[in-house]
Amino acid sequence: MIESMIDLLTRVVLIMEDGGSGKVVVLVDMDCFYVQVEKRLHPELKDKPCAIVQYNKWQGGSIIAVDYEARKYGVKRSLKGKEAKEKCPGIHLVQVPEKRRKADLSNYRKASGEVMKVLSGFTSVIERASIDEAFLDLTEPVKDYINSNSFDSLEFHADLKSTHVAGCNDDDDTHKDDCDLRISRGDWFKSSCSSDERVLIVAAILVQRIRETILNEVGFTCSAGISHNKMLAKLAAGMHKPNQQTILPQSQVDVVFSTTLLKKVRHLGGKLGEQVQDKLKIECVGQLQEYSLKVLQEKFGLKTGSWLYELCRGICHEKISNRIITKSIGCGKNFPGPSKLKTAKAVKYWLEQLSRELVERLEEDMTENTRQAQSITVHFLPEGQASSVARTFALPSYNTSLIVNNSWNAINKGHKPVTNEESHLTWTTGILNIHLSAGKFVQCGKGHMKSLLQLMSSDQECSFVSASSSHSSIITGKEVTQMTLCKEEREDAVLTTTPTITEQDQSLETSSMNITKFFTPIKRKGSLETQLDRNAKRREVVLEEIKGTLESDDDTIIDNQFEAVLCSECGEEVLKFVLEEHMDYHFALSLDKDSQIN
DNA sequence: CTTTCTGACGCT
DNA sequence: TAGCGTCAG
Repeated sequence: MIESMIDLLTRVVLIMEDGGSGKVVVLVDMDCFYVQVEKRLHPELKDKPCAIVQYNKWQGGSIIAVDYEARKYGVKRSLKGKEAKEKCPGIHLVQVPEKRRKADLSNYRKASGEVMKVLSGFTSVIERASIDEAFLDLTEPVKDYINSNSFDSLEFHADLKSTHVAGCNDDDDTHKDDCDLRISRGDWFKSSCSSDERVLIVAAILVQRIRETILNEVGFTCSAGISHNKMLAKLAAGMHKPNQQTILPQSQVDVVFSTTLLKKVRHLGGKLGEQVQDKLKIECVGQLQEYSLKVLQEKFGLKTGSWLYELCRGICHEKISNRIITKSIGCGKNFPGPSKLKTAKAVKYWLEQLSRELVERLEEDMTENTRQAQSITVHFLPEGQASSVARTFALPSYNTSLIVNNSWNAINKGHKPVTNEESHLTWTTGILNIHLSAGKFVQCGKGHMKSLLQLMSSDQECSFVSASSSHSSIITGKEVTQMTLCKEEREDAVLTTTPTITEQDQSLETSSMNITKFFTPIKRKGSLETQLDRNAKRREVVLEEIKGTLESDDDTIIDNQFEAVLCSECGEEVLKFVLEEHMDYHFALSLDKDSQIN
């Protein structure tokens, strides 16, 4: 009973020509994006078969992008450079830039940002779906366009040669003519087109302009799918590439789906798609229509079942989020087989490299997007384990050593060494992958926070502030004096890059909060002895030194000196009285780092 | 002896 | 929520 009612309701919705969404959704997909970025950089490569490889020592590196010329020879992603050369001897293999001995994709991220910026000029609703794809909601722009243009004078003569309508077989000249005719004839708009198709044709005109603008302003071609929801737009975009666009009207859904393989549909390219295929013994999306909602839900669960039920009818409710910047920033590296990390030293080295890249990118992100990540997750894959382990920790400031140490602690915890002797620290099983990811972004305060946080987050300038002898007093009650000093120092530094003095003047309270954050007092609940357990040996030595140095045996002074703070540089507990020395160490380290060539 | 390196999101 | 799993390119 309920089942048949739902079926009935769904059929009612389907009477509406656009599947009920009432929206115009476009997917813009850059053509072999990394290749285009490299060709823009090296124009001599234009018109030559080309692929992008990461690394090249082993088998000529891994291919991560292939242009359409090289695809003709069977070159594809995931082949090795060597294999590509065999299939296409004339291919040009461009290596991804390397920094700190790892692949550096920042060129492509920057180019992606250029594209997103252009897209922002056309509609306010854009979802960055990946580095080279974005969904656009063109519903409003299309309405505006229709309202501000008479249909008769509409750009029917607009060059829509690169526009296709899904369901028309381009290899079949008759059908192709039909499609082109409908688009190019002036009267089609009034008579021979459903309202659904009209808005999509108008959208196609806009998308044509968008694509031209991308080409003119940033020099990249792209393909696009034009439909009523994300699923259809994505499917359509893949139908004609490169440098073309495809309309997929609701009226063509059944025709198209009757031959569209399940795995070609978004979210069905993996295990679920295979399950559906196996359980129902079907190959194409359209065949799903033969199953009732009830059956689909019994076989695949309530949510997935109803999702499939609607999906095969061209309906998809996935929301378009309005976001053109990422929610997380991460970097990682594989250490396969022979290169697996077997020593603490090796792990620490790579944590250092990854952390440095991450901090560099986080700082750029803060400048561009006035936001700050609040947490880091470290993923690592121990040899022999099926899946990687993830551990998350707080990120109070953008600081390489803090990330390295917290990550190291996380890895070391679940991964015991064979021997305790540091220099011979060796694991029975190696580490095959490490990944660092920063997330939980919060917006920086209005205006003044930005420059302040920029200053505070910089490794070098951070050392400049905290390497002074004033830091421990922040905890002991000299905040005002010390903060004033810090503030003056900051202004000296900030003014060289930030001319707005007024913003700095507002920042006393804020800066107090942030600088205090640098050294977080550790909550104590146990005795002195229990507090010493972690670094007992080192601290016992320290204790003897203090007792020898101090004239009195006043325990309170000693206790006070044993109050610890969390060093913002390395995340470790540091006793107050060695804090100065400790920060000098970091300062020296930062100078040393700066003198190194990356 | 090896698809790399990303990123989003769902499930529990 | 944190951590794991899936999907995509």
